[in-house]
Amino acid sequence: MQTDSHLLDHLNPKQREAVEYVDGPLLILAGAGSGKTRVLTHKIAWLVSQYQVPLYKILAVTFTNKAAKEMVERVEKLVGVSVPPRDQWVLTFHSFCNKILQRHAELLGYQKAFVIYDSGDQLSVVKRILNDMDIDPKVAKPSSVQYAISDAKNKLLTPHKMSVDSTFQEIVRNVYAEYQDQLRRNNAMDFDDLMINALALLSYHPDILEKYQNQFDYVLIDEYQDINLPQYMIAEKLSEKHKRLFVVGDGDQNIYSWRGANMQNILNFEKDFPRAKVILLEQNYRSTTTILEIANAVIRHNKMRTDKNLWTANGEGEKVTMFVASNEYNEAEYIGKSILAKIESGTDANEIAVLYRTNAMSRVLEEMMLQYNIPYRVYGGFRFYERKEIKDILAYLRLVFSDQDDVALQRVINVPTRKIGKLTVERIILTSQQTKDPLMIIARGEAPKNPSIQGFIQLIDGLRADYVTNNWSLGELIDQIVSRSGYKKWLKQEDSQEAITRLENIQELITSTQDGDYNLEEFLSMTALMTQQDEPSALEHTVTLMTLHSAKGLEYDVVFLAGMEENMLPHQQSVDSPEQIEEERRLCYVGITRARHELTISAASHRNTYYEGSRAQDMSRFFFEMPAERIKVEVSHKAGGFNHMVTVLRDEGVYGIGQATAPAVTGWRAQSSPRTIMTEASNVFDSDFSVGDLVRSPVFGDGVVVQTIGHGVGISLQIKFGSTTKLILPKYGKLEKVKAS
DNA sequence: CGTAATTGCTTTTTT
DNA sequence: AGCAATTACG
Repeated sequence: MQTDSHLLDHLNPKQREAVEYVDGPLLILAGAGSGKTRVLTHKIAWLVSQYQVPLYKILAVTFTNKAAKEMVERVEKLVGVSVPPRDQWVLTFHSFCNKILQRHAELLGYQKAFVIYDSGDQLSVVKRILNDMDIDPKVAKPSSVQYAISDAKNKLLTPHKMSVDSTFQEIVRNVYAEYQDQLRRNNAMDFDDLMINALALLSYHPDILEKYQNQFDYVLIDEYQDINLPQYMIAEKLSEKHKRLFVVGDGDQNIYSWRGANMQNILNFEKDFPRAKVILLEQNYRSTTTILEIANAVIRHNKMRTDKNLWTANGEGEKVTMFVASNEYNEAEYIGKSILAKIESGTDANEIAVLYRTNAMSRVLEEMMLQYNIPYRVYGGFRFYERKEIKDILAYLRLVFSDQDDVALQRVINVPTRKIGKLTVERIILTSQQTKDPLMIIARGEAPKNPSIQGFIQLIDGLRADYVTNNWSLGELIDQIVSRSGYKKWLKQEDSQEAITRLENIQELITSTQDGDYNLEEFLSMTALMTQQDEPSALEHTVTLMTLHSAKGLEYDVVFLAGMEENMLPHQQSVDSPEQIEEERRLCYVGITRARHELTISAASHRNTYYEGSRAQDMSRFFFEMPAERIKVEVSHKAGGFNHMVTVLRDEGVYGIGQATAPAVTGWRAQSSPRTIMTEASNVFDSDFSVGDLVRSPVFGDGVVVQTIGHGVGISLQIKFGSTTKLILPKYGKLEKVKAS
């Protein structure tokens, strides 16, 4: 404990304890912004310098490749040596599994060079199978089936072990079985397979397990709360022998349970790993007191959690702003203007983020960014590697790489069009189903009879041969693909802005092959395993737009949290159970805690949805969980009298509306929910009352309609009786129209 | 048999 | 708005 003690100088006592403890299982419960990455990097550096552990003996699993890369860099800086890639075992779970599977795939009956199917590929396989089984997509939605298969896999259930108590599940089971077969035949693994197969490798091959157990003296896992069953079992197996499993996580940030992440892992750590040490990091270095208080107040409403109380020595900071907008455009406008003002007063655009629940919400925000000339970029949504043209080119690469990739073949056999129509492809598929040979093989057989197919086969075979003999770089290969396949010509003659962008994207793909020293196989798995945060960033000084999920692990000086409404956050499809609500609350918590100095939340009283049109919104229940004295409410001047929520805010000077009950402790005053009123109202009122109508209520007598709230079947009425104005509830009885305006 | 234009349906979150 | 199914046309 001498030479490197300076390594620990910048750590607080708890962090220091977490770094120094190396004797057994360790759980670090790290609240948001409590210096978790710092602890992890220092821990690795500590092991290297204090115990002379070579880096290849430390396995560190992170959430994104970007985090892994950063961690390697920071460790290298702390330790002062650089580590060759093959000795680096700081990576994501998926990359780790991929790395070991690349070495041992044959043991599991795969060929050495397997390909990885991403969710898009997965979906096409599922669709294909449903189609072949003659199942109506309305009975079993492909995406639901895909989800159900993934769910089963994450529970380590094989098709015949699945419980089947509905026709849907029966379909899922059959599709699942066929799906696995097909992936096998294609020598392909999906994301779940990477986990399951890695686990199988360690479970059924004790010699391999031992090899890795001996290699990894220390196993570190970040974001432990988001680990699923296979991942948990992999971690357990690897550390079984030496028991030096160090995990870092925050139960309050578990936001992936829909993907199989099981919070029980973190709650049960001490049970699962006897003699485990638990260290709580509660000091936050990121946010202001105000922001933290709000975050704490919200998350306290969750029942399923280990209580902790984040605190900070940072100052009070500004109040959080709650902006009440009239609709999503008004909301975006406010955010846009605020961002402009921030940038003008010297804030770096890099330090500003706009967060939202669903990708669909980005569109309006983007429009506004363009309008205000704010440089921005959207994380996720259209992921770079999921763009059509990129996936097309990658499919060509996959075909050059392997004859067995059916999904890739189906994707590009007629892109650009080369007179190979649907029927021809169907015929090839049918033959392949009989012979169980890959499509490419069947196509080869058909080639002499069909010049179009012949052309396609020659294209692929020619590329493959020339790639080898000319020793092309990946960039050259892609360049050849684009020109020989006619893809370039096809886009060029289209002559649209979109086509130009696509060509640029392809160019960017070529550029991206230059930064790593990848061979074809590595490049393909790299692109498949890319996370959203890893994408190439073209521009500096840009505002970031992204979903709450993507925002995990990131932090910004200035954060906007849009769509603080019921049905958005919590999302309408996640309100069926208390567990779902709690997860949505954690999502809200993650959003709040991204902010260092300034946080602005916003809600729109009306929002457009594709299927319902403009819809009256309620303020999110999470808003009412925030302490009123920490929040400054601003109401849009555009929010006119049509908007019930805003009316009440103005006229009565209270903040809360939209919830029947708001916790008294937070200081909000509650009003009855306009949503409830409207739903009930629709049963009572005709929907064609309009402003100025004279109406008669059995309780209040005659009055004049002041405003209609909502529209269509969801209409409700505010009525002026003499000098008092009331919102008419159904329980007051049926209204009768006396005279139209 | 293949392609282009038109209509219809759908959207939570992601490795 | 973006993709699949359907229709019209060569």
